[in-house]
Amino acid sequence: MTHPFQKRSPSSDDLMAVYNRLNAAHGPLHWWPGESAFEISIGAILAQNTAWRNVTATLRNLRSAGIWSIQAIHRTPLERLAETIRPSGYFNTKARKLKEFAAFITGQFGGDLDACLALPGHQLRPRLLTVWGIGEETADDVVLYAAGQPSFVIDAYTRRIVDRLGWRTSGNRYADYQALFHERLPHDAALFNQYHALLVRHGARTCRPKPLCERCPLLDICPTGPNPAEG
DNA sequence: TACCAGGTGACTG
DNA sequence: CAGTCACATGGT
Repeated sequence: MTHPFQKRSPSSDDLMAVYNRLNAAHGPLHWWPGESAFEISIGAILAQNTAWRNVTATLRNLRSAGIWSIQAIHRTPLERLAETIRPSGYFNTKARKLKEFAAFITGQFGGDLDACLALPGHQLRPRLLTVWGIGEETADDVVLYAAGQPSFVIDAYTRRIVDRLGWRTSGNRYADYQALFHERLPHDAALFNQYHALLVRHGARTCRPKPLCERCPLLDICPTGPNPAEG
């Protein structure tokens, strides 16, 4: 049991300094990996707590099975859908989630995904949250990466990096972490897109569960340091 | 071999 | 409201 460092509320400049460091290290990342709004939306569901590698295999399966539209998901039997998405893990649960999403778009937007995504973000997000299987992160993935509207995505990487940087949040909920970014950054979709992409890259390659601090571009401004007190 | 990966909903005290 | 659990495949 070592001393935990004192957390503090970061400034806008602190957030931009981290962004600029990571951006200099990695350059533009062109997120989300996926071409269409459809691919991005179902990819967001399939990626829940799952390695992205497994999602790409699943997207290939769906495409080659001809299950590549809201309508196709809507009419495909649950069991067949589940079998097709097996590589993404939680395949029974996720098959239901895909069906719920397709039923939502079909029932409330006549099957027109683009019509749904055309809603302003402050209306789109709560509508998405009514769908069984779409939680806050998945909703924000769709709002930011499929609809192109600024809603900052909070995932496990983001939480870990924020915690290690010693950035204090008002609580431990999704909204508390999101507020940290929303209150300090201009609400710009391109900025939110690239910032989150950088956090994912940094969290996956460097700020791992066992951090590789010797290669970290944030080392001199990170209180956790090369010998993390609490992991 | 455990652990981890771009979470969510159900349930409990 | 905060904590715990099930859900599941594939890579290291």
